[in-house]
Amino acid sequence: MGEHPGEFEQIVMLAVLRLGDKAYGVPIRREIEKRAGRAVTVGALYSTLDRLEAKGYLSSWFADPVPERGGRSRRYFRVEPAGIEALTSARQMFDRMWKGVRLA
Amino acid sequence: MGEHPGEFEQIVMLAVLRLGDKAYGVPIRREIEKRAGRAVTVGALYSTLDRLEAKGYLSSWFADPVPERGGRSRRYFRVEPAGIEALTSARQMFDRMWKGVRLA
DNA sequence: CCGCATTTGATCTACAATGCAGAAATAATC
DNA sequence: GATTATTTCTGCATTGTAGATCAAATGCGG
Repeated sequence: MGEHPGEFEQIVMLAVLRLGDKAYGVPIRREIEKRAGRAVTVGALYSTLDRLEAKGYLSSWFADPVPERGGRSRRYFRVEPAGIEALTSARQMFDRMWKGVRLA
Repeated sequence: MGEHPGEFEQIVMLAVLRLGDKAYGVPIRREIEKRAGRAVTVGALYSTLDRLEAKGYLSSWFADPVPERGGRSRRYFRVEPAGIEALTSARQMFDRMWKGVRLA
């Protein structure tokens, strides 16, 4: 069982958090590319989302399709309490590791 | 080629940085267990150190053995500029991702 | 209107990189 | 030779990444 969330997993959860009720695949991906400044392939994103859900860090559900071109039904995501907890403890851990470190 | 350093890799580099000229296997491990609050097996640590060195983020050299019981020669580590750069850019990226995120 | 190109979105498959564990090896002192 | 400190080795688990494929909706030419 994975204890610590990996770096990319954290990034994904943060993007979901920020997007709130607009968090589904496409915007999540855009958000990460914009904020984190790194390219994200669809495959990388969804497999990570699936793994996070399997761990209970995220939950997801399908919404009714929207009446737009290509308006297939979207899978929305929400960060669960366990995910919040994992995020904040990872952050605190990094703060402790950085504290007092002077760069060369 | 690994582009982004993983989470544990960052932790290890931070421990090496903090320890300065006292950074070899045993204290690095102790430092991580103490600050990060998580158990670290020897294997996990050295394989990570090796990978970081292979990427040019760390360098290492062997010092003369110390005159102590079991005083085998120690392998010391130093964080290279590329490592510093990787650390700071990872941190900035996380800051951007966290910025403005409200929990629950 | 029928059928197909187009669009948005999600899933699948395969592989690479990183994380983790514990046993074994090495070299020194007692 | 037993003990101690330290590093190396081997194997497997988890996480990261890529790109092709599948799915379902609308738009449009005929």
